[in-house]
Amino acid sequence: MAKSSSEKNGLKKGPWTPEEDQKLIDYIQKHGHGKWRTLPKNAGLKRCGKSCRLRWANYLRPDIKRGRFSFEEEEAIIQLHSVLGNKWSTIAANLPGRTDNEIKNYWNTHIKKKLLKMGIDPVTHTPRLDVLQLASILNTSLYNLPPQFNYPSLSGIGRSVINPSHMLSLLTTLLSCQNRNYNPDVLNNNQLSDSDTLLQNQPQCSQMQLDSIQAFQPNQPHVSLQENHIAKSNSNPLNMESQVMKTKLENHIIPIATLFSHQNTLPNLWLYNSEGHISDLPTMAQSSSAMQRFSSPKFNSIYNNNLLENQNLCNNNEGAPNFNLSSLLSSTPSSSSPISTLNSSSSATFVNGTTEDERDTYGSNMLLMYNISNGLNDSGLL
DNA sequence: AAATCTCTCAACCGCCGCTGT
DNA sequence: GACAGCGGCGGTTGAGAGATT
Repeated sequence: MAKSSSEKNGLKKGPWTPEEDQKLIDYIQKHGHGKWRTLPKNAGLKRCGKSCRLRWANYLRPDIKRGRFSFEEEEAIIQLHSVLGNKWSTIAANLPGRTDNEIKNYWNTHIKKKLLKMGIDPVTHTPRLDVLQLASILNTSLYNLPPQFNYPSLSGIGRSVINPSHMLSLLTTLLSCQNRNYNPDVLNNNQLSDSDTLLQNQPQCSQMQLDSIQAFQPNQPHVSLQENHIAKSNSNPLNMESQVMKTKLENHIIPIATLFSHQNTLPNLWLYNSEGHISDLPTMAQSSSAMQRFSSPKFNSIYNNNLLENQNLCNNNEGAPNFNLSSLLSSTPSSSSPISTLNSSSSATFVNGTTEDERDTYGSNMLLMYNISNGLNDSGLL
């Protein structure tokens, strides 16, 4: 009769029992570890040496820290991963009490998802290309809309294509379209709720915006601005603007969304300020806080301790991302580093799908790192 | 309450690099 | 230089727990 798969070659596999753990601990306390190949036999264990080593290294070692990862640990993992890639053992060497296996698991089950949700590629630590492409295509497409779809610039000079907050709204709506396998009926009834929620958090529309919005209404007879003003006073401007958004979505955005239907996800990325209002992108940029970690003394220390090894890794380009270590090592941020251009004044919190407790500050900084806000003029418009 | 789905993480597997012969 | 043995690493798996339907 064949032995079960967990006992081939007379060696046990699978979960360790408390008795086995005790045997291993007793032996290593007495004789120390090493010579893993012969250790199990000497310790009276029916396990392979590899299994013993892993059990000791990942679970039984006395200096192992248990419990949830702290905020600082999580930030350290993200930073180290951005420099080292999947060098879990090297990352673990910088996190006392944590094992490479534990960090790897935490990365795969928590951090990776969080970064993806924020539209950041967890491999490259850059904004996902599909998101940037989508933003670019959206902007181009919207810029080429018929004139009645364009917002007037708040400054009154030139024209702007879309309110930046609305751009975020559209991106999220697209995400919803993708996730729900877009159905126009569903959109009509449900999808706009995102936009409406957004709009309710917006400051009141300017007079010029309201005029334009009213003028944009499809299938409506042209009305004079005076008539328009009277009409506006009797209607909800937010609903009117939603109509514009709805029309844009139906006629121009959804076809674009279908182009991306093969993609998995897009970021659900809202940034609210302390009053609970969605921030304009320039405000978002100014509110970055987490990137200061890159120049903190604590992380300078970590990086200094591993400078030579890491630099070799990067220089040899052995799987490590191409990264300017000198910018990380500088305690005084240099102007050439994208990271160093961040400041850290106000507090901003990502919501929508995440909680404050999740401490998602990475995304806002990424927006600035890649100059997403550069496409905005002083009015915060594209 | 039961069934199903999702998530977590300990453990395994295969590969690689180092060292000794 | 070729080979074998070993330790270490990173990717993957699957059982169990918890959440959801």
